[in-house]
Amino acid sequence: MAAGAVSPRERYRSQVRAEIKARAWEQIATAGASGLSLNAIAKDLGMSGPALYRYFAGRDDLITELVRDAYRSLADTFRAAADAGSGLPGLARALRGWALADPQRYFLVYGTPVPGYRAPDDTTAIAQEIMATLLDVCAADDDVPGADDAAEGDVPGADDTADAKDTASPDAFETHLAEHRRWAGDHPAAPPVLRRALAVWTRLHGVLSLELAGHFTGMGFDPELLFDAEVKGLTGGR
Amino acid sequence: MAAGAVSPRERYRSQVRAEIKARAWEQIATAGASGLSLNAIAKDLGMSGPALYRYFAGRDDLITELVRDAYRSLADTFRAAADAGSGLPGLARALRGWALADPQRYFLVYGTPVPGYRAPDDTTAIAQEIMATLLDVCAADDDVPGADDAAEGDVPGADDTADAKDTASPDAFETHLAEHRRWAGDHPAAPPVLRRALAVWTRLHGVLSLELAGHFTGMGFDPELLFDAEVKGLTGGR
DNA sequence: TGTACATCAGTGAACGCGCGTTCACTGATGTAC
DNA sequence: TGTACATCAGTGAACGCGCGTTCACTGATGTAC
Repeated sequence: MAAGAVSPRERYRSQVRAEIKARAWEQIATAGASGLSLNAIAKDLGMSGPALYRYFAGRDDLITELVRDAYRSLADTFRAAADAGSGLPGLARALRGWALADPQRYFLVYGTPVPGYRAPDDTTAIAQEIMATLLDVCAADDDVPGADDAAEGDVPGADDTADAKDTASPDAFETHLAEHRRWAGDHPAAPPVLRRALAVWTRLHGVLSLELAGHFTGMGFDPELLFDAEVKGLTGGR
Repeated sequence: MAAGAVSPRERYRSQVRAEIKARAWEQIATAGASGLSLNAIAKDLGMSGPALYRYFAGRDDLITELVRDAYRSLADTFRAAADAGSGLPGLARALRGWALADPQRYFLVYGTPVPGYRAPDDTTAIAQEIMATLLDVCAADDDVPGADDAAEGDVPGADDTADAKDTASPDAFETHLAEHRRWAGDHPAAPPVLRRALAVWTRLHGVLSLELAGHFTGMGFDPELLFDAEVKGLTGGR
């Protein structure tokens, strides 16, 4: 057997693992994460409950894996959108598409935290990867031709609307960010870019989470248009 | 007995009801809404489980009541902040204070929706009340002295940053809003104000929900400063 | 003021349920000689 | 190629738990005459 090749048993093993996860996602989509039941998954798969313990150490272990997969999936989606070269609007569209594809997956990452539960440690690494991609796109968006009339890297409307004279002077928060950039890792982004990346992140999650939670239903307007308008505000109309 | 006066029995009844709810909130704060248990509440209160059925029709009924109270509490907080006359920044501070005081209460309203559950009908009325207060403040913020150099009621950085010439022309979303303002009830706010109120709502929830869910912990910066910066962006630096 | 009755808060036992998890065991699939 | 052994997926029974909810009943508190 060649090195690195998987034995039939291992192949089968990972297939079953994948099937268990697939059913778990179905259950989460139907009843939320709190309604996830090992026995119900086993029943779905036509096997007995204890059989699942061959594949996962327990319920918590399975959920942890799902959380990890959700983070991974978002990080990959972000990376792909960034590489596609459609800039910040493209990244925003990708995020919304990812969220709408499976709202409960979104909520597993960004939704109500369960007071006791702690996300697995390696998710913080993936979270940093996500922020790094976002910083890449925000930095690149700065150097785009046609952006010369807005303050470079500035958050539109952050500080410079009232006294529009000194658009180049950083606001208080940017100064704070310059000294508290642990989350940015070793990314060389300047403070205004850091600040903008944070704004993109929080604002998009603002519209998205309210939309996904159904707070716009019955309000009358089209959620997509609100999202697009918010993205437009972030890119300064470009 | 004077008309409208409450009998001792009724008085006692509402006291116990209040105590049950108080324990329920404690439980939610500790274990989340999904961990709320009638029997555990009864135990906390030193009475047997079935006794609670004298006060609430069942678990769902109790949760519904809590959701209602949470909405009511936020609406009152908003109203008080608006009446205090500290404008949009004051309203934003009030929202953050309310959320931080009991994160799980915030999540009961704005957090991950339970796929099956539908909020009681009268909460939509309270939700509209909240939006009305927000619209009031946004409209008043428009007429404040010193706001003459920014486009009135405009969302800073929404549309007019790139081509700053025609700041008075409404963007596409504002036109859409002008025709889809069901959520605003009979509030006389102009489209730019509507648009700004939505931006305030979504952006504040963006920063807040991420902060409350713990997504800023370990990133290094101070969440409050990010929140303040976002508020500043919303008011155009005023 | 005293008696007869109605109201209603709270109890304890019980029901049925589904959950996560353990354990000893069977039987098929793979490996070593 | 054939035999002996090890690995390991999956089963069925069982444990203990806590849940929401029902039911018949007790005992205290209120009301009516």
